[in-house]
Parts: sequence; structure tokens; C-alpha cells
Amino acid sequence: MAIHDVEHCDVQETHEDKIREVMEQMPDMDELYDLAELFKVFGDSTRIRILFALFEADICVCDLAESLQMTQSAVSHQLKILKQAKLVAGRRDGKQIIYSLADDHVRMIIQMGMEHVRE
Amino acid sequence: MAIHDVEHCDVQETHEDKIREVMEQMPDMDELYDLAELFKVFGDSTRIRILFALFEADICVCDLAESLQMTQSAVSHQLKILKQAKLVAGRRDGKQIIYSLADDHVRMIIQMGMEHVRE
DNA sequence: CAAACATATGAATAATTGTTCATATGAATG
DNA sequence: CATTCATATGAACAATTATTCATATGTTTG
Repeated sequence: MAIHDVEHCDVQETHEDKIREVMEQMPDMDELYDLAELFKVFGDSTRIRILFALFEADICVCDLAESLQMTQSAVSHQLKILKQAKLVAGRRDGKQIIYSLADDHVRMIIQMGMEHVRE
Repeated sequence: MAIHDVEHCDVQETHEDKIREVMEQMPDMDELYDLAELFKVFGDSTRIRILFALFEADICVCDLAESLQMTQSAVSHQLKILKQAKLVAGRRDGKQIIYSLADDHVRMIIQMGMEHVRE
């Protein structure tokens, strides 16, 4: 074997280089976690449906629940998660809270996802 | 109350319209599930790290494990999920299987996610 | 200000999922 | 062709998470 003992594949040199390169270019763990957390938010069909609903109109929790045929509570819980991820924002209008998309990243991310899924 | 009894908010007319509009524009459940499943794949920091690694180089499982300081088994399990989602592809080269990104959607989706996270 | 209404939240439960450990598969090589 | 090496896979366990139910918060209105 070589100067330094390896737990990985036998092919040396090139792989060592690749491994170093990959490790160097890897973003900080904080950023990677945040990114994964963000996508986790998109990774639930209820939340996806809420986002699609908000593509069409700003809408209150109650109408969202009606549209999606879900409990007000369930929708509210999911809205909280979407809000924390800054994907949606809520503004009060009298008794109701009207939700809307926070920015255009949402549309674009879902757009890309759709393209991939549709192949 | 109005002609049809409602379980939702009191404000009538406009909301009825919104609800109908939202329900009409909503994609099929199949598609919504597929989309959520896709994002679920991005929603794990190990898989995100694998994808970042593949941004730099096509690389075998063993070197991936080394780069990410993870078990070969754990990496292999995650690669399977990435492969099923058609985000990565593996080709055999002798004893090894070299993994690479399947297409450019991956880069773009992660790019968008990064932009959102960095605000 | 009390009653009604829209939304939020906490606890509990069921389901999903990532990692580990042990082992299987399958190609290369001497 | 038997051994070795790289990768894949199955079962088990721990951790995370979406929904439900009950209830709390906070605003409007009579």
C-alpha cells in the first residue's frame, strides 16, 4: 500500500484528489442543513397543494381548508411551517388572516420540480 | 344565510369564487404526489451533500463515503433513493460504480433553494 | 363587554424514514 | 474458479412528522 493507509478503494492518486476537491467545495454544514430543511417543506403534498392554491389567489385559512377538503387545524399547522420557511406570509384582514406567497422563488422552485417530474 | 349552507367563513360570493378557481386550477393528485416525493428527496442533508459532491466530480460510492465521512452502507442507501428519483445515474467501471448527476434540473433546483435560503 | 367567529396551538397517535449491522451480489484478478 | 473487492440490500431501531381532537387566542360586532 501507499504512504497513508486508506479505508477506501484501492485506486489511489486520482481518488485522493477527487476526495479533497469534493470536501473543499462542500458548503458549510449550516447551509446544507438549511437547504435540506427548505426542501423538506416542499416535500409534503398538503403543503404543495397550499402553495398551488396560493398561485391562484391570496386566500384565508378557512377557504384554504374548504378548497383542499381538509381540517382547519391541519391547514393551520402546515401554514405555520410554510411561514417559518418564509414561503408564505399572512396579513390580517378583519377576523381573517389572508395568506399569500412570500416571493417568487417558490414559483420557480416548483416550476423546476414540475419539469423534472414531467420528464 | 345563503341558498347553500356553508362550513366555511361567512363572507360569501367572492370566497366561493376563489374556492372554485383554486380547485379548478389544482393539478391532479398524482402529479402533486410525485412533486412532493421529488422534493422529499432533496429534503435530507446527506442526499444534499451527495448532490454537491457530484457537482464537482463523477465519483464512486467508496470515495463518496470517504468524502462525506459516512458508512458505505448509508451512502448506498441514499444513492438508491437518488437514483429512483432520477437525480443521479450510476455506470459501472470495473469493480466500481461511478455516480453522476442525471440532468441539469438538479443544479437549478438546488441553485434556487440556495438563493432562497441565503435570502 | 359578551358572544360569535377565524385562526393558532399543544398533546397524542400513527406513519414514515435515516442509519447501523450483518450479509448478499457480482465483477475482476491471480 | 476461488478469492477479493466494491456495492447493494434487508431487518431493526430511533427519530421525525402529519393529522386529529380539544382548547386557547384574538378580533369583530351587537
